Amino acid sequence: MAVVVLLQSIQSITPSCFLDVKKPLTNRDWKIQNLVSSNSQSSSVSSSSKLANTLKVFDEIPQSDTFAWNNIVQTHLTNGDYEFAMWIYPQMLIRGVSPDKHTLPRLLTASRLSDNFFYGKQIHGQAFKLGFFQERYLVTALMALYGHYDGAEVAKRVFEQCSTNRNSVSWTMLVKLFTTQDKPCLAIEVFKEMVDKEIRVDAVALATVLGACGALKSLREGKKVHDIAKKLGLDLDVLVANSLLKMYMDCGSIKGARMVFDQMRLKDVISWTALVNWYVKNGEFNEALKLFRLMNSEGVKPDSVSVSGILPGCARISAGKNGKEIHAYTIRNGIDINQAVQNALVDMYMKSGFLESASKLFVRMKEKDTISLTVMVLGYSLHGQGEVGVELFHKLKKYMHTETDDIMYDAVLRACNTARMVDEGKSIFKCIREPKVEHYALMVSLLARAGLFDEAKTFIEEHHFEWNAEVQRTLLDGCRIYQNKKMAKRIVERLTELEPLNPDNYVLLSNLYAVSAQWDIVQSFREMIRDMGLIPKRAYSWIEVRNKVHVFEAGDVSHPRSEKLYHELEILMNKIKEEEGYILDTDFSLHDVDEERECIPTGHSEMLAISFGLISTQPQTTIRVTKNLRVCRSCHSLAKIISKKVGREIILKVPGCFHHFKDGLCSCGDFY
DNA sequence: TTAGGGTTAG
Repeated sequence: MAVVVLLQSIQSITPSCFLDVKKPLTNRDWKIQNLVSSNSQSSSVSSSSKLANTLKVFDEIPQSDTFAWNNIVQTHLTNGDYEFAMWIYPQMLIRGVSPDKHTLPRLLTASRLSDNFFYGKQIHGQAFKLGFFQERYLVTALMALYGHYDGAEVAKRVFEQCSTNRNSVSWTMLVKLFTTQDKPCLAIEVFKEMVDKEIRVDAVALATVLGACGALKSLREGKKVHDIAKKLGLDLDVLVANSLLKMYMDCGSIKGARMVFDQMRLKDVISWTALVNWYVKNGEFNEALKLFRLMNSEGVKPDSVSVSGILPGCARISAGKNGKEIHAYTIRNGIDINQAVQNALVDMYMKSGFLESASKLFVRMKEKDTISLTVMVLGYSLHGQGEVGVELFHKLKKYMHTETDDIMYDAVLRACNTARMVDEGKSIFKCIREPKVEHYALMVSLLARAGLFDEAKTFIEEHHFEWNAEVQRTLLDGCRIYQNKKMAKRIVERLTELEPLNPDNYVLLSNLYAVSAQWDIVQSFREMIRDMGLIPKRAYSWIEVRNKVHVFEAGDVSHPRSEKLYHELEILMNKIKEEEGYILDTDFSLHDVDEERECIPTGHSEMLAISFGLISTQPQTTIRVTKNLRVCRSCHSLAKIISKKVGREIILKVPGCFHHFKDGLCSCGDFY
């Protein structure tokens, strides 16, 4: 009977579905189809012959050789075949083989890792019946099982019931369970008790409790553990040192982390990766890249984790060269097949402006998960193709076995925003079980960008976001697009109340008065901003030409080729004026950069970077420029005309969006 | 022959 129950509790795996196309394909259908189809290929291999062979092998093992059976279970456990490892046990029982103290802990682990609590409880019963329940390894496996399903307190009861066979491992297990279950204080308490009771503290115990200190963000507790590690002579142990590194970072002390890192005699790939990732996460991309290169030169080879960590940094700086170099590295070292690496590569290409490269990589991916899809939906949205993103989401999510999460919904709502798909956005929003502030903000943005200001206001009032800066700013963006100055003024005034130290709000407010030529008020705002010691953002644009990044400010004459650059721009402008009858747009209402308002549009940083691109690169090649602030209307119009006049595509990356200027048009449809 | 640990992608 026990065998039957055990067999029943092992679930079968259902094969994946295939995409079915019945109607003729449009161009966009074809594009989506290509993106989807590579995910729906499944390899269905007949297993009957394999099973027959396996059973034959089982029949040949002598009944007395439990050791051999344990090894088979262990092999499958190590390979991640948990279901198979569990299936072996009834096969043992059928053949009259007796399990020993080595068998059951492995099965408990398999049940936990395959998410089969019922099976685990059956094994617990078997252990009790066979008299193994006080065995050291079994107790630890039971703690892990019950700790996982019923919580750390239940694991603690299992631990307490076993008074004789506790050791460093079971104590550490308790510390770990409390940490992972958001109870770092209790985890630290357990560790202190462990020290008081003079249980042997080893490197793993130290690493585990340091995780608790980091989770608690308690530098005080972390330093105490650091002292214990020093006393035990374990502070330079690579596991302990890496855990110390992480603890200092989690507690916000990069100084402490650098100190540990610099003292380490042996740094492994984890030490380097941890530090590199800290710089990426804190926006210091150049420092991160510098360290990444240093890691290579010190002979430590980046692995899939290191690469996945540095790629978001490459995506954030304009030089796409670094990302491509790392892509080549992943191919050379065979880590380009790793899922996280592939997702990070697709994301890097999308965010570096290489939409085609990103799509090609995505199509080639054998497995696609929620992150892959999110990256693509967000990417299409960034490049002004929101409708492609929304369609891809609908078609591909059917084949995903995971639920749509918050970040995914965020990406889809952004895509709806770009495509101005109001009804679609509303229906997506209804699917979100517990919307976050950013989802509400995206809904307000969707309504405001469609000019539905009354509906946006009602939505804000219904959900009580009247005093939320993030939500109000999205409403303001809609006002900017529709030149709704009256509402914009009210919002900006509210924003300055909500965020008195944000200089951007005062610049916006000052610009609103500039529109109506109230220069005395404008002047007083400028003085106020200066007196408060606040620094408004300056506008910069940069372009990479022959592996060198060239940076421009508004009215910049510092570049060695400035003279040539301005001269060519003037010739081009005259041509455009003569042939196209173009008149410069000088309306700077709701424009947020002072220095640009004071300068003629052809002197704006993005125009200088574009002009430099035109004189420094081969005809017909794409010009890629990045700007730290959004593009003004006159530069946008000019860039469109230039793209047509010179027959080149110009890709301008601004925060949150890419403008692809081609043949006199822009991918954003002039809606920005 | 077995357990507890440090770095990753939207």
